[in-house]
Amino acid sequence: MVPIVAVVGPTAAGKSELSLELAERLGGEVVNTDAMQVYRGMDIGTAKLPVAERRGIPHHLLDMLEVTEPATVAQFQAWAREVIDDCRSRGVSPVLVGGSALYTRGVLDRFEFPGTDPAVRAQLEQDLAEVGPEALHRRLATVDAEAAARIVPANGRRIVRALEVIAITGRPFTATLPERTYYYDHVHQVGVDIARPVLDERIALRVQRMWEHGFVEEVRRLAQRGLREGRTANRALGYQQVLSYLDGEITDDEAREQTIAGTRRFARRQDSWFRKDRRITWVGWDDPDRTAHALAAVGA
RNA sequence: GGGCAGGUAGCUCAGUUGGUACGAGCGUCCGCCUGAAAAGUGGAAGGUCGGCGGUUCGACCCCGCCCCUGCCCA
Repeated sequence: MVPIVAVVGPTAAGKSELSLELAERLGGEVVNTDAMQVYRGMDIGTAKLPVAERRGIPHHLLDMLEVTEPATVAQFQAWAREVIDDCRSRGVSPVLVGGSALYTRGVLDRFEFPGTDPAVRAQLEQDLAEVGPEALHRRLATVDAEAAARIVPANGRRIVRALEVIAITGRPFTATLPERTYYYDHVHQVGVDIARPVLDERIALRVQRMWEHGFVEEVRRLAQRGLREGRTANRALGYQQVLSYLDGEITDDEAREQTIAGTRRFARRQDSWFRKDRRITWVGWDDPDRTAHALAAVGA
Protein backbone atom coordinates (compact mmCIF):
# COMPACT_ATOMS: atom_id res chain seq x y z
CA MET A 1 0.00 0.00 0.00
CA VAL A 2 1.43 3.40 -0.92
CA PRO A 3 1.70 5.77 2.02
CA ILE A 4 -0.37 8.89 2.41
CA VAL A 5 1.69 11.82 3.62
CA ALA A 6 0.37 15.07 5.03
CA VAL A 7 2.53 18.13 5.52
CA VAL A 8 1.00 20.40 8.16
CA GLY A 9 1.96 23.42 10.20
CA PRO A 10 1.33 27.15 10.43
CA THR A 11 1.24 29.41 7.40
CA ALA A 12 4.55 30.68 6.04
CA ALA A 13 6.55 27.92 7.72
CA GLY A 14 7.64 26.41 4.43
CA LYS A 15 5.17 23.58 3.88
CA SER A 16 4.98 23.92 0.09
CA GLU A 17 8.68 23.48 -0.42
CA LEU A 18 8.80 20.42 1.79
CA SER A 19 5.80 18.91 0.04
CA LEU A 20 7.53 19.23 -3.33
CA GLU A 21 10.61 17.50 -2.04
CA LEU A 22 8.59 14.69 -0.52
CA ALA A 23 6.48 14.24 -3.63
CA GLU A 24 9.61 14.07 -5.73
CA ARG A 25 11.32 11.56 -3.51
CA LEU A 26 8.22 9.40 -3.12
CA GLY A 27 7.06 9.70 -6.69
CA GLY A 28 3.88 11.23 -5.35
CA GLU A 29 1.39 13.90 -6.28
CA VAL A 30 0.42 16.92 -4.23
CA VAL A 31 -3.06 17.34 -2.82
CA ASN A 32 -4.00 20.73 -1.48
CA THR A 33 -5.65 20.89 1.96
CA ASP A 34 -5.89 24.63 2.18
CA ALA A 35 -9.42 25.99 2.45
CA MET A 36 -8.73 29.13 0.45
CA GLN A 37 -6.49 27.80 -2.30
CA VAL A 38 -9.50 25.96 -3.68
CA TYR A 39 -10.60 29.29 -5.16
CA ARG A 40 -9.73 30.26 -8.70
CA GLY A 41 -7.98 33.59 -8.88
CA MET A 42 -6.97 33.67 -5.23
CA ASP A 43 -3.29 33.19 -5.91
CA ILE A 44 -1.08 35.89 -4.46
CA GLY A 45 -3.02 36.24 -1.22
CA THR A 46 -3.08 32.51 -0.52
CA ALA A 47 0.57 32.01 -1.49
CA LYS A 48 -0.55 29.42 -4.02
CA LEU A 49 2.44 27.78 -5.67
CA PRO A 50 2.65 29.05 -9.28
CA VAL A 51 2.47 26.31 -11.91
CA ALA A 52 6.02 27.08 -12.99
CA GLU A 53 7.28 26.24 -9.52
CA ARG A 54 5.50 22.92 -9.20
CA ARG A 55 8.37 20.98 -10.77
CA GLY A 56 5.99 19.17 -13.06
CA ILE A 57 4.30 17.46 -10.15
CA PRO A 58 0.51 17.25 -10.45
CA HIS A 59 -1.31 19.37 -7.86
CA HIS A 60 -4.88 18.48 -6.97
CA LEU A 61 -7.76 20.44 -5.44
CA LEU A 62 -6.54 23.88 -6.40
CA ASP A 63 -8.80 26.27 -8.31
CA MET A 64 -11.96 24.27 -7.78
CA LEU A 65 -14.42 27.08 -7.08
CA GLU A 66 -15.38 30.57 -8.17
CA VAL A 67 -15.12 33.16 -5.41
CA THR A 68 -18.88 33.49 -5.34
CA GLU A 69 -19.32 29.85 -4.39
CA PRO A 70 -19.29 28.72 -0.78
CA ALA A 71 -16.69 26.20 0.27
CA THR A 72 -17.47 23.55 2.85
CA VAL A 73 -15.50 20.91 4.70
CA ALA A 74 -17.94 18.20 3.77
CA GLN A 75 -17.59 18.88 0.08
CA PHE A 76 -13.85 19.10 0.43
CA GLN A 77 -13.74 15.79 2.23
CA ALA A 78 -15.53 14.11 -0.68
CA TRP A 79 -13.21 15.66 -3.24
CA ALA A 80 -10.07 14.77 -1.34
CA ARG A 81 -11.05 11.20 -0.73
CA GLU A 82 -11.78 10.74 -4.38
CA VAL A 83 -8.39 12.13 -5.32
CA ILE A 84 -6.64 9.99 -2.73
CA ASP A 85 -8.38 6.85 -3.92
CA ASP A 86 -7.43 7.68 -7.47
CA CYS A 87 -3.78 8.24 -6.59
CA ARG A 88 -3.56 5.02 -4.65
CA SER A 89 -5.18 3.02 -7.39
CA ARG A 90 -2.37 4.23 -9.62
CA GLY A 91 0.24 3.40 -7.04
CA VAL A 92 0.98 7.05 -6.44
CA SER A 93 1.54 8.54 -2.97
CA PRO A 94 -0.76 11.45 -2.18
CA VAL A 95 1.17 14.23 -0.44
CA LEU A 96 -1.33 16.50 1.26
CA VAL A 97 -0.25 20.03 2.08
CA GLY A 98 -2.13 22.80 3.72
CA GLY A 99 -2.75 24.73 6.89
CA SER A 100 -6.47 24.13 7.28
CA ALA A 101 -6.55 21.80 10.24
CA LEU A 102 -10.21 20.91 10.04
CA TYR A 103 -9.94 20.16 6.34
CA THR A 104 -6.94 17.95 6.95
CA ARG A 105 -8.66 16.09 9.74
CA GLY A 106 -11.84 15.83 7.76
CA VAL A 107 -9.93 13.94 5.11
CA LEU A 108 -7.47 11.92 7.17
CA ASP A 109 -9.66 11.00 10.13
CA ARG A 110 -12.94 9.20 10.51
CA PHE A 111 -15.14 12.22 10.35
CA GLU A 112 -18.80 12.34 9.42
CA PHE A 113 -20.57 15.57 8.73
CA PRO A 114 -24.31 15.67 9.29
CA GLY A 115 -26.18 17.26 6.41
CA THR A 116 -27.24 20.82 5.94
CA ASP A 117 -30.39 22.53 4.75
CA PRO A 118 -30.25 26.02 3.27
CA ALA A 119 -33.77 26.93 4.34
CA VAL A 120 -33.32 25.76 7.91
CA ARG A 121 -29.97 27.46 8.08
CA ALA A 122 -31.28 30.73 6.72
CA GLN A 123 -34.11 30.79 9.23
CA LEU A 124 -31.77 30.11 12.14
CA GLU A 125 -29.39 32.78 11.00
CA GLN A 126 -32.21 35.23 10.80
CA ASP A 127 -33.25 34.25 14.31
CA LEU A 128 -29.71 34.75 15.48
CA ALA A 129 -29.62 38.22 14.02
CA GLU A 130 -32.95 39.09 15.61
CA VAL A 131 -32.80 37.62 19.09
CA GLY A 132 -29.06 37.22 19.64
CA PRO A 133 -26.94 34.22 20.62
CA GLU A 134 -28.02 34.05 24.27
CA ALA A 135 -31.67 33.59 23.39
CA LEU A 136 -30.81 30.97 20.78
CA HIS A 137 -28.63 29.23 23.31
CA ARG A 138 -31.59 29.01 25.68
CA ARG A 139 -33.58 27.45 22.87
CA LEU A 140 -30.80 24.94 22.27
CA ALA A 141 -30.78 24.07 25.97
CA THR A 142 -34.43 23.01 25.80
CA VAL A 143 -33.87 20.58 22.92
CA ASP A 144 -30.32 19.41 23.63
CA ALA A 145 -29.05 20.17 27.11
CA GLU A 146 -25.78 18.40 26.55
CA ALA A 147 -24.88 20.33 23.42
CA ALA A 148 -25.91 23.57 25.12
CA ALA A 149 -23.62 22.78 28.01
CA ARG A 150 -20.68 22.36 25.67
CA ILE A 151 -21.28 25.46 23.60
CA VAL A 152 -20.82 28.87 25.18
CA PRO A 153 -23.83 31.21 24.88
CA ALA A 154 -21.78 33.79 23.00
CA ASN A 155 -20.92 31.52 20.08
CA GLY A 156 -23.85 32.13 17.77
CA ARG A 157 -22.28 30.25 14.92
CA ARG A 158 -22.01 26.94 16.74
CA ILE A 159 -25.45 27.33 18.27
CA VAL A 160 -26.98 27.79 14.84
CA ARG A 161 -25.27 24.72 13.47
CA ALA A 162 -26.29 22.63 16.46
CA LEU A 163 -29.92 23.65 16.03
CA GLU A 164 -29.70 22.97 12.32
CA VAL A 165 -28.35 19.46 12.78
CA ILE A 166 -31.00 18.68 15.38
CA ALA A 167 -33.74 20.01 13.11
CA ILE A 168 -32.54 17.95 10.17
CA THR A 169 -31.59 14.70 11.82
CA GLY A 170 -33.88 14.76 14.81
CA ARG A 171 -30.91 13.61 16.82
CA PRO A 172 -28.74 15.41 19.37
CA PHE A 173 -25.75 17.40 18.18
CA THR A 174 -22.33 16.08 19.02
CA ALA A 175 -20.75 19.26 20.23
CA THR A 176 -17.36 17.69 20.51
CA LEU A 177 -14.76 16.60 17.98
CA PRO A 178 -14.36 12.89 17.31
CA GLU A 179 -11.37 10.83 18.38
CA ARG A 180 -8.28 11.14 16.27
CA THR A 181 -8.58 7.94 14.29
CA TYR A 182 -7.24 7.62 10.78
CA TYR A 183 -9.69 6.78 8.05
CA TYR A 184 -6.90 5.25 5.98
CA ASP A 185 -3.98 2.94 6.60
CA HIS A 186 -0.41 4.12 6.17
CA VAL A 187 -0.97 7.76 6.97
CA HIS A 188 1.98 9.86 8.11
CA GLN A 189 1.76 13.47 9.19
CA VAL A 190 4.80 15.70 9.12
CA GLY A 191 4.65 19.06 10.86
CA VAL A 192 6.92 21.97 10.06
CA ASP A 193 8.24 23.26 13.36
CA ILE A 194 9.11 26.93 13.63
CA ALA A 195 9.52 29.33 16.55
CA ARG A 196 6.86 32.00 16.86
CA PRO A 197 9.15 35.03 16.67
CA VAL A 198 10.72 33.69 13.49
CA LEU A 199 7.34 32.94 12.03
CA ASP A 200 6.12 36.43 12.87
CA GLU A 201 8.97 37.90 10.86
CA ARG A 202 8.34 35.63 7.92
CA ILE A 203 4.66 36.52 7.92
CA ALA A 204 5.39 40.23 7.83
CA LEU A 205 7.79 39.66 4.99
CA ARG A 206 5.38 37.48 3.07
CA VAL A 207 2.57 40.03 3.35
CA GLN A 208 4.91 42.79 2.27
CA ARG A 209 5.82 40.73 -0.79
CA MET A 210 2.18 40.07 -1.55
CA TRP A 211 1.57 43.78 -1.77
CA GLU A 212 4.61 44.26 -3.97
CA HIS A 213 3.43 41.52 -6.30
CA GLY A 214 0.10 43.12 -7.03
CA PHE A 215 -2.14 41.67 -4.37
CA VAL A 216 -4.40 44.71 -4.30
CA GLU A 217 -4.93 44.33 -8.04
CA GLU A 218 -5.79 40.69 -7.59
CA VAL A 219 -8.47 41.56 -5.07
CA ARG A 220 -9.80 44.34 -7.29
CA ARG A 221 -10.12 41.83 -10.10
CA LEU A 222 -11.87 39.28 -7.90
CA ALA A 223 -14.20 41.94 -6.57
CA GLN A 224 -15.38 42.41 -10.13
CA ARG A 225 -16.01 38.70 -10.30
CA GLY A 226 -18.25 38.85 -7.26
CA LEU A 227 -15.87 38.31 -4.35
CA ARG A 228 -18.01 40.50 -2.12
CA GLU A 229 -21.08 38.32 -2.63
CA GLY A 230 -19.38 35.11 -1.61
CA ARG A 231 -19.88 33.42 1.70
CA THR A 232 -16.47 32.04 2.26
CA ALA A 233 -13.83 33.48 -0.04
CA ASN A 234 -14.21 37.08 1.06
CA ARG A 235 -13.40 36.11 4.64
CA ALA A 236 -9.91 35.05 3.65
CA LEU A 237 -7.07 36.86 5.36
CA GLY A 238 -5.83 39.75 3.30
CA TYR A 239 -8.82 39.64 0.98
CA GLN A 240 -11.24 40.93 3.58
CA GLN A 241 -8.80 43.68 4.54
CA VAL A 242 -8.17 44.79 0.97
CA LEU A 243 -11.89 44.78 0.23
CA SER A 244 -12.28 47.06 3.19
CA TYR A 245 -9.59 49.30 1.74
CA LEU A 246 -11.22 49.29 -1.71
CA ASP A 247 -14.48 50.30 -0.04
CA GLY A 248 -12.72 53.27 1.53
CA GLU A 249 -13.10 52.03 5.09
CA ILE A 250 -9.40 51.81 5.88
CA THR A 251 -6.18 52.88 4.23
CA ASP A 252 -3.88 50.73 2.17
CA ASP A 253 -1.34 50.70 4.98
CA GLU A 254 -3.94 49.74 7.52
CA ALA A 255 -5.08 46.90 5.29
CA ARG A 256 -1.53 45.61 5.13
CA GLU A 257 -0.90 45.95 8.84
CA GLN A 258 -4.19 44.27 9.68
CA THR A 259 -3.37 41.45 7.32
CA ILE A 260 -0.08 40.88 9.08
CA ALA A 261 -1.70 40.96 12.50
CA GLY A 262 -4.53 38.69 11.41
CA THR A 263 -2.17 36.21 9.82
CA ARG A 264 -0.10 36.02 13.00
CA ARG A 265 -3.21 35.32 14.98
CA PHE A 266 -4.21 32.67 12.49
CA ALA A 267 -0.78 31.04 12.58
CA ARG A 268 -1.04 30.71 16.36
CA ARG A 269 -4.42 29.03 16.04
CA GLN A 270 -3.05 26.63 13.44
CA ASP A 271 -0.01 25.87 15.51
CA SER A 272 -1.94 25.13 18.68
CA TRP A 273 -4.35 22.93 16.74
CA PHE A 274 -1.62 20.82 15.15
CA ARG A 275 0.46 20.66 18.34
CA LYS A 276 -2.29 18.67 19.99
CA ASP A 277 -2.10 15.92 17.42
CA ARG A 278 0.43 13.50 18.87
CA ARG A 279 0.59 11.53 15.62
CA ILE A 280 2.52 14.31 13.89
CA THR A 281 6.28 14.03 13.46
CA TRP A 282 7.85 17.48 13.61
CA VAL A 283 10.83 18.60 11.55
CA GLY A 284 12.64 21.91 11.92
CA TRP A 285 11.70 24.46 9.27
CA ASP A 286 15.37 25.29 8.69
CA ASP A 287 16.84 21.89 9.37
CA PRO A 288 19.03 21.05 6.35
CA ASP A 289 18.08 17.41 6.79
CA ARG A 290 14.39 17.97 7.26
CA THR A 291 13.46 16.13 4.07
CA ALA A 292 15.44 13.12 5.20
CA HIS A 293 13.83 13.27 8.61
CA ALA A 294 10.41 13.55 7.04
CA LEU A 295 11.12 10.60 4.76
CA ALA A 296 12.28 8.60 7.75
CA ALA A 297 9.03 9.38 9.52
CA VAL A 298 7.14 8.17 6.48
CA GLY A 299 9.17 5.02 6.53
CA ALA A 300 10.63 5.57 3.09
C1' G B 1 16.53 79.77 29.47
C1' G B 2 10.94 80.23 30.35
C1' G B 3 5.79 78.30 29.78
C1' C B 4 2.17 74.46 28.85
C1' A B 5 0.69 69.28 28.32
C1' G B 6 2.00 64.50 29.49
C1' G B 7 4.81 60.27 31.85
C1' U B 8 -0.58 54.29 34.97
C1' A B 9 -0.15 46.53 32.26
C1' G B 10 4.37 44.69 26.32
C1' C B 11 1.39 48.89 23.24
C1' U B 12 -2.63 52.84 23.03
C1' C B 13 -5.17 54.99 26.80
C1' A B 14 -9.13 55.27 31.06
C1' G B 15 -9.34 56.23 36.45
C1' U B 16 -9.43 57.75 41.90
C1' U B 17 -12.53 65.35 46.09
C1' G B 18 -5.84 61.26 49.25
C1' G B 19 -8.06 55.26 51.95
C1' U B 20 -5.85 48.15 49.38
C1' A B 21 -5.49 49.86 40.75
C1' C B 22 -13.10 48.02 38.98
C1' G B 23 -9.57 49.27 34.59
C1' A B 24 -10.48 48.86 28.77
C1' G B 25 -8.96 47.60 23.86
C1' C B 26 -4.90 45.42 21.39
C1' G B 27 -0.85 42.04 22.08
C1' U B 28 0.92 37.52 24.77
C1' C B 29 -0.27 32.66 26.77
C1' C B 30 -3.83 28.64 27.30
C1' G B 31 -8.46 26.33 25.71
C1' C B 32 -13.02 25.16 22.63
C1' C B 33 -14.36 24.04 17.62
C1' U B 34 -18.29 18.43 13.00
C1' G B 35 -21.28 21.38 6.09
C1' A B 36 -18.23 29.72 6.62
C1' A B 37 -12.56 26.83 9.73
C1' A B 38 -7.49 32.21 6.54
C1' A B 39 -14.07 31.64 10.04
C1' G B 40 -16.33 31.62 15.06
C1' U B 41 -15.51 31.61 20.40
C1' G B 42 -14.07 31.14 26.12
C1' G B 43 -10.39 31.97 29.83
C1' A B 44 -5.68 33.40 32.17
C1' A B 45 -1.29 35.88 33.18
C1' G B 46 0.78 40.85 33.10
C1' G B 47 1.14 47.24 36.69
C1' U B 48 7.60 49.68 41.93
C1' C B 49 0.75 54.14 38.82
C1' G B 50 8.76 58.18 35.68
C1' G B 51 12.70 58.82 40.07
C1' C B 52 14.03 60.74 44.94
C1' G B 53 12.48 63.34 49.14
C1' G B 54 8.42 65.67 52.00
C1' U B 55 3.28 66.43 54.10
C1' U B 56 -0.27 62.77 56.11
C1' C B 57 -2.71 57.63 60.34
C1' G B 58 -2.51 56.65 54.98
C1' A B 59 -0.34 59.18 48.48
C1' C B 60 -0.79 56.80 42.03
C1' C B 61 -3.63 61.05 43.33
C1' C B 62 -1.03 67.08 47.67
C1' C B 63 4.12 69.81 47.94
C1' G B 64 9.49 70.19 46.35
C1' C B 65 13.48 68.78 43.36
C1' C B 66 15.10 65.82 39.37
C1' C B 67 14.67 62.80 34.72
C1' C B 68 12.10 61.77 30.07
C1' U B 69 8.55 63.01 25.86
C1' G B 70 5.72 66.53 22.94
C1' C B 71 4.21 71.49 21.87
C1' C B 72 4.80 76.85 22.48
C1' C B 73 7.69 81.31 23.72
C1' A B 74 12.54 83.30 23.82
